[in-house]
Amino acid sequence: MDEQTRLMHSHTGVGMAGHPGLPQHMQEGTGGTDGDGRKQDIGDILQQIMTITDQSLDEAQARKHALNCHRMKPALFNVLCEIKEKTVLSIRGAQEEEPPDPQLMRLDNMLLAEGVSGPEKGGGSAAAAAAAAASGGVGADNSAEHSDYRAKLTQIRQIYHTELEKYEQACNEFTTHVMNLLREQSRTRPISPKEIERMVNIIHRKFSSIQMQLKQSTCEAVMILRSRFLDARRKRRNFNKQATEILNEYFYSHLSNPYPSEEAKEELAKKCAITVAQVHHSSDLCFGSIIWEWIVSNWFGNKRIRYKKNIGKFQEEANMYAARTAVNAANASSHGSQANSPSTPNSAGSAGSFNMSNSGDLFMSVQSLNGDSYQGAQVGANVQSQVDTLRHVISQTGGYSEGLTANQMYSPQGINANGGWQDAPTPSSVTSPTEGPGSVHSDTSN
DNA sequence: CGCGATGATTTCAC
DNA sequence: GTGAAATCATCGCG
Repeated sequence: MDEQTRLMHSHTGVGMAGHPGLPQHMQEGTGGTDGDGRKQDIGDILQQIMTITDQSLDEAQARKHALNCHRMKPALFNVLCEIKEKTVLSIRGAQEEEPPDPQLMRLDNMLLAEGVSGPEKGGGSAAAAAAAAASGGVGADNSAEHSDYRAKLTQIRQIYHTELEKYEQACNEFTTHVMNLLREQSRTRPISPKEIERMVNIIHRKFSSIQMQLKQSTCEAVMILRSRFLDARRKRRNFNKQATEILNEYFYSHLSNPYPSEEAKEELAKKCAITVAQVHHSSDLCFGSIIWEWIVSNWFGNKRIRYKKNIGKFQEEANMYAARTAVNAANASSHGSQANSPSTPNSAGSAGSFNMSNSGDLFMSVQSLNGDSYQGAQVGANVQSQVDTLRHVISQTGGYSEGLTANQMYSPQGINANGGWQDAPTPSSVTSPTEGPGSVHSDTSN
């Protein structure tokens, strides 16, 4: 029988009698000055702890209780907590800084943009707006086409939210469970509130990483869905007639400067019923706002280049729109003003034409902001457009015999002599003998 | 299926 | 960054 066993046996009863489980010198609060005594006490405690499993449950409970109730316990607890804090936790604390994960932010943004994690339902506000716009404006076909997509998106959204909620709930449950556990344990081992808090953080981090996975797969799902339904970047869809007409109308009424301003583009996008839905269907990058002008820009880019390439081909179209706009203009401004002075087809010149048309753009956007009827905006379009169209009409009526001649008659006015939008970078190619481009070099005197 | 029309993208110059 | 020009890819019609 070694000494420890002997000690244990001898002390067990005594300890229980006084303040059970704790050495006598601590009970006295005097502090053991003799090393032997302290060593004995420690050994005693260790023995008690080690034998605790051998004891009956009641016995163990009683001992536990006794330990908890000991008056030195809080102090001891604090000291131990402190020590623990300084050793173990400080190591862990170093890596506690939580930088806002850019990846997570990206995912969040995307989910938000896709309307998955957005405020309210219906497959996302963007899609909803698209649907609304589509039904109101151009494409009933679009809304029909997208309903499937939207349904699927809603499905994804629902799953996402359900899962998210589930995770949230599980996280909370687990957290409270762990917290309770730790609190309970803190009665018997040194666990500071700070540590509990830390543990909670760790749990949350774990769960948020799970959430991130959820978000990631949701994003993937949306991407796949999108690529299947909407993406098809090159899968173009012709604009409907109305949209084309509106764009054409603007184009031909701003022939001298067919570069719509941002505002004008936006207005065109809206008014001309190039709906959000169309925007979505035709672009894969961002559901955001920029695209509105984007499509219009595309259209104008194509239009400019193709018009310029072959003016003859667009002659008829130009006439039509010019006439139409002219009629509108005439109706609108019966008094005419200087718009009715088409006697100076060339007089506008480069600078003049630019300025005028710019003001025209501005005017139009203002118009459409105030009065909202599309007709009104068109009619009130601007002075320059009237000038343009009237000039056009006049030049047409003046001498329209055949495509080429018409071009030559036509070119100088709308397109202007110099500084216009056409005769820019490649004069040589532009002045090629045949057709449209040839007209550009504007030597009307010939 | 061929072909022109046309929307979108890429390339290039400024 | 913006627009022109070239090019791609699809649509729609005969």
